[in-house]
Amino acid sequence: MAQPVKPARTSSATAQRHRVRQDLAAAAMHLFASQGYEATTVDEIAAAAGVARRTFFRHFRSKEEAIFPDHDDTLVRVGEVLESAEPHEHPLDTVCRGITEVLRMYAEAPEVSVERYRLTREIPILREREIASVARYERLFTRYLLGHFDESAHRDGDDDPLLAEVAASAVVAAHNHVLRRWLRAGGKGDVEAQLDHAFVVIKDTFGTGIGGGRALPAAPPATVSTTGEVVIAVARTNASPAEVMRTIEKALKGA
Amino acid sequence: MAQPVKPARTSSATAQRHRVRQDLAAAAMHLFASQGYEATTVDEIAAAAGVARRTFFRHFRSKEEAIFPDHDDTLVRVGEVLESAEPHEHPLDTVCRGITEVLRMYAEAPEVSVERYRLTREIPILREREIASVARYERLFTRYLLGHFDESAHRDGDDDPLLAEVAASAVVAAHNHVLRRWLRAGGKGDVEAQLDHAFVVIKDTFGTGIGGGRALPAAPPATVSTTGEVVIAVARTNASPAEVMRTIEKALKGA
DNA sequence: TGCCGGGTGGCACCGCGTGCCATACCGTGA
DNA sequence: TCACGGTATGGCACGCGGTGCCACCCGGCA
Repeated sequence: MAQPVKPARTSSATAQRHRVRQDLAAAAMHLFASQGYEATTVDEIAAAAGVARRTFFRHFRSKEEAIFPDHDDTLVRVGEVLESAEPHEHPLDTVCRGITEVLRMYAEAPEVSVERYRLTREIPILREREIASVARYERLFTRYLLGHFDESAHRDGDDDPLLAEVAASAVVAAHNHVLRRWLRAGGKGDVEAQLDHAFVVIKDTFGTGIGGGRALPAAPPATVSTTGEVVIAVARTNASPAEVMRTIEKALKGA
Repeated sequence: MAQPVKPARTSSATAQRHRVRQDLAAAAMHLFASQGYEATTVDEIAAAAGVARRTFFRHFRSKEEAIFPDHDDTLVRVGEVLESAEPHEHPLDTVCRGITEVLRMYAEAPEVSVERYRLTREIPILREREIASVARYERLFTRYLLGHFDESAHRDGDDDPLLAEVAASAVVAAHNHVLRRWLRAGGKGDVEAQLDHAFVVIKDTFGTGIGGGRALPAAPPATVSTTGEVVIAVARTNASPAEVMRTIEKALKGA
């Protein structure tokens, strides 16, 4: 593992660069886990990956970043998810799909995520680093909601920015909670389903606001007849127009 | 300002230590604002405050911390607010009083807060530092809510930890929003009243959940009909779903 | 007067992060 | 096949943040 890795013959230059980056990240994780974060120098990481110290900093801006090699790419992917959302989708649902993308990144390598979680709990610097990374997603969501709340039906006046920030924060908090619980459990189980369930719980609890989406109880929110007519009855009126719209849309799609 | 400050005669040793700390913080703020953060070395800060470089690190753990000298004390004070809360008070209200304590810290020195805000927007390291500081309050609130939700009347089963985290996050998000808006406005106006208003808005919007305390208004602003029900009939079904949506939306807005 | 403890100054040291330049490698075109 | 330009790398030096260590000063106390 600490040996310099010979280049694979089939790799191009950019693939080789990716390989070096992955080797560095793996070496860093291994050394941090085995001998501690502070006791590990960048020189050791570089040596373990078979490259020079200077090369390490060409791949990672700092020593801490070697533990979170995927946040930058994930942030871009989440941004693409938001940009490519269908115009009819409720902005909050879009944001939920966005944060799910983040969760998926963790879930793709459970053992690495669990070990990294152990480190971030012990080393304050790493903890702050991760908090800062998650805050970037939250800012992205807040900006997105800010730009899409006014397109939606509901109209809360000057409180939209506040609600956008609170909503983004709530979605991220749900993600954090589900993720950490999953990590504490050792990375076992379908974490993505757990996050969806958390969204349902939140929408059930706070749903009368801008949460939307949850089917109204007791009576199906929308019934579609086969006679060439559509009759939609919404029982609860204190739902926002946006929620009404979204519920109707779901029913239309199901028909 | 860069001169070594002579000790006041009436000050004890500990008061003198506080004075040195304040001088260092003031010198740091002044230098950061005048010549930039990265361009300012700890040696310069110490020299401007009339002490040795080593003394700087006896008062602040790092260079960044010199800009946020009050977060540690404030965190302790917020903890005391939570601990000394009356048992009858709703936990969420207690947490709101806690975050208000944080806001008050900023509001006590508006010009310093505004200048610091300008710096934190430009220097990523300082931004991350502040995010980490605020996250500490959020963690404190989450733990508090976790320990006090079961004492409350409502009972949501295993979802309490999730709701605690989301609620704490929402309160902090509201604080962040109000604070930043106030800072962008130059630190003018009654920011504490604005925060209280934000709490009202949030409780009105999400109030049916664990928001507690605040009674839901008879008809939320999003109310569509006065009968408590909305019935929408769309005659033609072979219209595209998008057209149906537009028609419904029009009807909702007209109501 | 001697002692004691906390704050300080000064020094040395480690390690992170960056700038700079020479070098090796790879793909491209003649 | 060779030359060439762009790119990743190695190696070196430097600045600076942060820490450990020791000597010093100074106020309190017997």
